[in-house]
Amino acid sequence: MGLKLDAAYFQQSDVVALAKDLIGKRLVSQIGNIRTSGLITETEAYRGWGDKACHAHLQKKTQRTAVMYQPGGVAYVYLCYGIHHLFNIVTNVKDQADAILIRAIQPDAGIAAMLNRRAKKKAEPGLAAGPGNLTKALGITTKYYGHSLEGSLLFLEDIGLKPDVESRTRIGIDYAGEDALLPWRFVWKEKPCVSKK
DNA sequence: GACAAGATTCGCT
DNA sequence: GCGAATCTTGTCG
Repeated sequence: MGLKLDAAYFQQSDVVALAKDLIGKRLVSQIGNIRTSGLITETEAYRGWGDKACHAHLQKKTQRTAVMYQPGGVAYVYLCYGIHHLFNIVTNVKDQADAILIRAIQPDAGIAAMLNRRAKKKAEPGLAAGPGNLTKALGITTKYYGHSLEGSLLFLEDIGLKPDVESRTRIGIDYAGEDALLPWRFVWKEKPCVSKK
């Protein structure tokens, strides 16, 4: 078992550094009485201030982004393309709309449940790789929008790993113009990563 | 109240 | 490599 990350950890002010630090942490979900978990292998940072790719940029406050203004340590889950749930971790203090998108994990517990949720039979590298696949494997839905990461259903653990991290440009946000070029995506070296593009 | 677009994925050409 | 699937959210009338 690792050390559970608390709100103080998520309330650090540098969301980019935090996104990098999350690589190698363990993401645990205890949903439907099934415990599934995996090590985070890819993240992306989104900053509320000065980042056009963020849903809450320029202090834009809507029903969907409201939770991003909460103090760090809660989940921001939303539906994309009407099909995929995307899981983010809200960071920084109140009114700083920063968040980190978890793009991929390497499953390490509850793999059978993940296979079941994804309707697959054999374990494969892409089981929980990709923001949409990841939430499906872990059973995360919009039901967990605004859910605290200090609870027992959904949380993160530091298991003492210090992986080699590589920074890349973000993906799938071409509409953000020049901000799409920021090197705010972080991947775990020598792990199979997510990007298809 | 209607319409366009999206932090994606999968299947087919 | 390209396009469909699919529905919530935000913007406009």
